Amino acid sequence: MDSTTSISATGSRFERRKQARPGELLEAALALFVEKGFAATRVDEVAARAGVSKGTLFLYFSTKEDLLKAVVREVIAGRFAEWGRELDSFEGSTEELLRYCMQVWWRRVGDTPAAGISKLMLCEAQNFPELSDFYRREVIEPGNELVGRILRRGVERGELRIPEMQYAVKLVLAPMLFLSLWEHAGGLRTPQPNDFDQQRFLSLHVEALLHGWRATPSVPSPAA
Amino acid sequence: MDSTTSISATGSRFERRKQARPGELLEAALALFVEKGFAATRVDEVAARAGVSKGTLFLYFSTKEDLLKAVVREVIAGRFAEWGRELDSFEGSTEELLRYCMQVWWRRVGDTPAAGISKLMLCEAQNFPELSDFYRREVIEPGNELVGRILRRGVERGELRIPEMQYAVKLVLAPMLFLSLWEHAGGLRTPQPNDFDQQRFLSLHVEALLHGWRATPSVPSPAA
Amino acid sequence: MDSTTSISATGSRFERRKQARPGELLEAALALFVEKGFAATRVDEVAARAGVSKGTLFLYFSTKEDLLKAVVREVIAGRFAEWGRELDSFEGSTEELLRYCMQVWWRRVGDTPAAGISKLMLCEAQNFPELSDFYRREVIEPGNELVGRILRRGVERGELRIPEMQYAVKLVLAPMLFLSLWEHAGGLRTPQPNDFDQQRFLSLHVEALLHGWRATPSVPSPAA
Amino acid sequence: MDSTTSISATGSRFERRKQARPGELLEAALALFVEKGFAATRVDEVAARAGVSKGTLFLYFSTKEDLLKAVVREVIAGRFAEWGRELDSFEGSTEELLRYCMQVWWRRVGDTPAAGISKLMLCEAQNFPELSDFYRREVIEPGNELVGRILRRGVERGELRIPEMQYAVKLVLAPMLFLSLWEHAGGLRTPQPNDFDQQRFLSLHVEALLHGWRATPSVPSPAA
DNA sequence: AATGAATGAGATTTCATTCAT
DNA sequence: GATGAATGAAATCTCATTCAT
Repeated sequence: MDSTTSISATGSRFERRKQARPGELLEAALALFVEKGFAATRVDEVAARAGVSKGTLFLYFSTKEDLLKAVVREVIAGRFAEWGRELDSFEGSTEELLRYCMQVWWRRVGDTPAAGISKLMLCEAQNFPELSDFYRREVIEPGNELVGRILRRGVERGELRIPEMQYAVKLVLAPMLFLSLWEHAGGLRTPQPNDFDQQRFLSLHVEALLHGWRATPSVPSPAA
Repeated sequence: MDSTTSISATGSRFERRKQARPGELLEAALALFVEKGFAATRVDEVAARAGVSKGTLFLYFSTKEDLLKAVVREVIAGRFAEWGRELDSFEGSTEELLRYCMQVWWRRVGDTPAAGISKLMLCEAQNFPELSDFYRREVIEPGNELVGRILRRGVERGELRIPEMQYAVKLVLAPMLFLSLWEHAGGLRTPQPNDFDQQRFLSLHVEALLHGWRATPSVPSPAA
Repeated sequence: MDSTTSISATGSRFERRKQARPGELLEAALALFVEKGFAATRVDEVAARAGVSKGTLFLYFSTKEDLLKAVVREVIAGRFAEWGRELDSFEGSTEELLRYCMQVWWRRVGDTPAAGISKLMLCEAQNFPELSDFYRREVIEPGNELVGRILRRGVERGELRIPEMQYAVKLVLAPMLFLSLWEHAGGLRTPQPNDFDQQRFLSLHVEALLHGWRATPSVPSPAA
Repeated sequence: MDSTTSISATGSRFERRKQARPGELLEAALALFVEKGFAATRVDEVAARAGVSKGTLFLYFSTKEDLLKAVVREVIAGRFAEWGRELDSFEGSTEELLRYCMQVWWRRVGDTPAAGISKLMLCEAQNFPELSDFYRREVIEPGNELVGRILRRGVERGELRIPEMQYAVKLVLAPMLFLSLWEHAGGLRTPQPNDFDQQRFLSLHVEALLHGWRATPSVPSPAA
């Protein structure tokens, strides 16, 4: 019932590298869970991919579900703290901040196996309520909050005019979720050649939103 | 040991029309697959929810996977033919058409258990390539095509100016997918009270996009 | 538990033809049991081949096992009585009688689907002790007895000299069983062209045995 | 609930040599398949008889059918190579060789659980064509070939005169098959006390055949 | 700490048998 | 009598988990 995944009990996430086992297992599990889904991934496979025996896996994670939790926690860990700091220290206009955030997100998350976690959580949420709660608390709500802060910054600085903040936040996030899922949708993706540039997609979306949110649309966009 | 729902007040358990069985099973399967995912749903549960025994299910669907296929096909069947006709006979402006389509989609699909199919397919795509192909052919590509036709209509009638159609189509669809998934995300959804109106969300999104696509930004938009 | 197969309760086996159902079912069952074995034959198949529904089959035979019993009984019924009479009225030498019996057996049994019953019984004997007892009493023991009578006839008439009767009987029967089984051995039979003549095989065998049994072998074989 | 055979007196259930498992399972499967037939034997039974759990069986044999194949192969493995060599190095007359082979066969096969395989194959041939092919190639055809070689040896050395070799081979084999089957015919065997000596049966049969095949019946055999 | 053989609960699927019509 | 939809016990096979070494 209770997990054994408190790897970070004594030290930082760098200390853990000393005994690389858990890390390799988490990596393997992440890849396989994302690739095949939780139910369709056998623990033997995870162990094999990590180069250890099945028994060893259970030395570190008492349960397959426990392994999933650890994977999710690992991928998530401390991401938002970091981003929060970056946001606070950003100097430019809010428009620029928003664009910047999107591009950074794409490089650090969207274009990363970590994005598969979003899909994984979406698929497994019903089956693991406890884990869902964790993910909501640690990812979804902070994510919403982060975007909310950015938008409020724009409003407070007189740059943006956003009447219904609740919708605005989701309008910003929707295309990000879209990309996260689409990149891991396997056989569903129509074989787009390579003329689809995700960053461009995000840019176009942001620009469309900003179009309607600019406080003084007359004196156009930023700079001059 | 214990028998099924005792509807035997007036008659036997044969009273229910036999032809209805497959439908009832599909309905039960749809609900459970959407609620718990394919792997986590046991066929006994589906049968029980449909008020029949496990064996009966296999009378109509030779395999659990077969049942999934049938569910997907059932929900999809002929949806796009209908919509194509509506689109062709629409008289108003393309802006109006786009708004209309979104609202109609929400009422006929998004706000319906059928929307859960999108999520289901997203989750199970890897495991059932054949089914994925079907869904892509029958839903995703026609969906893209439909939106593409609407946008091209606007361009051809001189109402819209859309330079990069490939992105435009996905910009339109992203929030719809977002809603479909979000409504079935279970424990991931932060318990929004009732102040979130999905139709409003879709409207805001469409307006933002149209803002940038209107052919005669003469008066408004940025610069001059 | 108890069987319902006493078709011959009131009348002869000809009366039964009036309602042909049971007969058609028995015929179908014989063919399928012989072709695929008891366990691998589904009752649906039997019913289908007989042109009736599964339910109907159970109207006549309370159990699949019961059906098997009826098939065996049907094929066996009264065969030995008939043969016993033929034997008693045979006029020629015992050598001729033996040859005659073999040829007749081949035409009436060996070359008939009924021969498949031997194989069937051999295969299913362990699983149905009661049926085995029946078959032993009704077929094997009478068969041994019949051959025994023939051989004893030869001894008594001074035609044959057979020291160990118990072995002699089985020596006569072995090639008959061999043929019965071989003809129904499916994929085991090496695809002999058509240069194997079962009657010749039986003849050669009988002659070999007679060779050693003739009381006055000097005055060679028959005719002259 | 209840655990397996409590051999835990001295040690654990791991004490048994792990390599022995497949062998023990094959032994158990052979016994049960021969005793009850393939279809009527449940894999749990096999496992139980081998002193392991159901799951363990599937660790070594991926399928029940696979287990059957392995049993057949195991029993067959390399038997004919050995015999071929013996035959080549035999020094005596062909008569003696034939008698010798029969007796050896009885001791090494006929009077062994391995003889049950013949019956098993006969019964299951229809259901497992691939396995039938194997058995035909590995047992039936080599067996025929072996007997053929013996008989041809006699002919070539001027000891025997055999006009129709195809029948001759089968005449030799028929009583062997007869015994193989009869010994495993369960309830079909009339409870012969112990006055039936299989070796004697085989001898009598061989002598009868040789009677007719001897090249120089001039002096010996019947009459004088 | 690491292994991997062993386990057994649980899931899907089959099919003889029942029974309302 | 005949039907065929419905049943549910039973069988195979999977795989997370355990544990002696």
